[in-house]
Amino acid sequence: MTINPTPERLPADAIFQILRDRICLLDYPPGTVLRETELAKAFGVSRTPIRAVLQRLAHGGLIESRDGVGTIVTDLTFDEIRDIYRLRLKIAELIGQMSPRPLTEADGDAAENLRQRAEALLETFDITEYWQINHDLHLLISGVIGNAALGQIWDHLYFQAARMWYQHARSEPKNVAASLVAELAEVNRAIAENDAVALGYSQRNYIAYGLARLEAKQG
Amino acid sequence: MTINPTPERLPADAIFQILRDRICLLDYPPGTVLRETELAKAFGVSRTPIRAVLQRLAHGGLIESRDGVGTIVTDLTFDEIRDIYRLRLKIAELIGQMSPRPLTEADGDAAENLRQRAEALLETFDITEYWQINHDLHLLISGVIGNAALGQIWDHLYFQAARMWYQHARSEPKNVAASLVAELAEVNRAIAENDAVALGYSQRNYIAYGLARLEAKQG
DNA sequence: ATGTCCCAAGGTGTATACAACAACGCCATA
DNA sequence: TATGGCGTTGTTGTATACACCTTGGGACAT
Repeated sequence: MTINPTPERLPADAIFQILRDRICLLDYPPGTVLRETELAKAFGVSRTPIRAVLQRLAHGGLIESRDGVGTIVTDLTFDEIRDIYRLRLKIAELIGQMSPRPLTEADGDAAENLRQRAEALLETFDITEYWQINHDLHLLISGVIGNAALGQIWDHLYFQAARMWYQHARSEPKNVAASLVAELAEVNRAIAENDAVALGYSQRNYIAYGLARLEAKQG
Repeated sequence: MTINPTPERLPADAIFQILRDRICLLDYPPGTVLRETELAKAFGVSRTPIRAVLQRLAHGGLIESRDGVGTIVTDLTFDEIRDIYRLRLKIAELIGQMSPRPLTEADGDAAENLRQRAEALLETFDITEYWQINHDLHLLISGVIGNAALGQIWDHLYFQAARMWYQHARSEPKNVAASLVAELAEVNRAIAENDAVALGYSQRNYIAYGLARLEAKQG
């Protein structure tokens, strides 16, 4: 794997994000065993903060610790993935309804910036950049959600679904890049119109399109 | 407080449920500081498993740990409570839609049993029994939810909202007991009709009624 | 050859000592 | 009297040694 130029002592939050991203980007594919001692040495800390991070990841459904065996990256069945996607469809519809904060010009600028980055992917696709753009878009949307509890759920489901989607993205980079550009065009329009409800529904739609692709491949 | 006849060594899950229930039942009111050492001694374990439990509770939004200060039971503003309730309204509507499992006669028996227990509360109200009935009803509904991710969210939001509701229940025991009986009648009917959608909407309705009571009191 | 038992190895779970941090009171000083 | 600095105290965060659990392989009996 050789993803370890980090012998320095990192805070717990940073370690959490790194491990979460590695799982979502399939650097740690489902079934991978993560040994606490190994991670502790890699991040230059003891097992204690590592265990705290792993507990957070376990709560997020990304890993599972089994006594005497190891800490294993979860392997969701397609039925479970579909459940998560169907739920995300419904949650997305709520974004515009649950007291969103007003959209600003800064949101528009950020979205336009993302669109340009996405267009660059049409020529040369890079999975990490694709991840970053999606991640930034997700943060943008999260920032619009006024209802804190809804925001947490939105986050939760995003990271649970991410893995399956990036697996698909690797196999069809051209299509997913084009889809992302189109999605960001819709996002831009909704923001320009200051229409948070439209923003939510555009998310709903592109989640639905994604689910359709996954089901087509699975079937 | 004197809620400690448990010097025996309990598994982590049991400790989690006990602390969660104490917070929800306001044995630990908002603002209470929970000292890890104290809890460890009370449950006959070391700080380590206590910390694991507290991290779970923190993730559930019930407590907050601050370095050098203590672990404090969260004090939600009414705006946050309202956000949670409004979200629960929407989530309840999904229960019947997201592939629920078929309702059985055992479900009907369980609901009828709960209704009888609730009716007993009309004569002599007991907050702990009221909690237990609500809890068992919640478990019954959770069991109907086929979508695992939805079930988790349903759980999460229930325990976040519970505190505010039990505070209200203490101040108006007669009204809430009558409302619970009526709710269970609706639940019974929905189960008898084998109509999971109706079950979800009945939950939605009684959450809405509850929110209306809270807003009336707050205003 | 095969099935069973047992032990060794390596993992997570637990206990405990120590470090780091925040709040509070006290005292010196302007 | 007001105020700023500092040490004390109590808390959470971290490191580490140890206990317990699970798994796999090898020896032994059949």
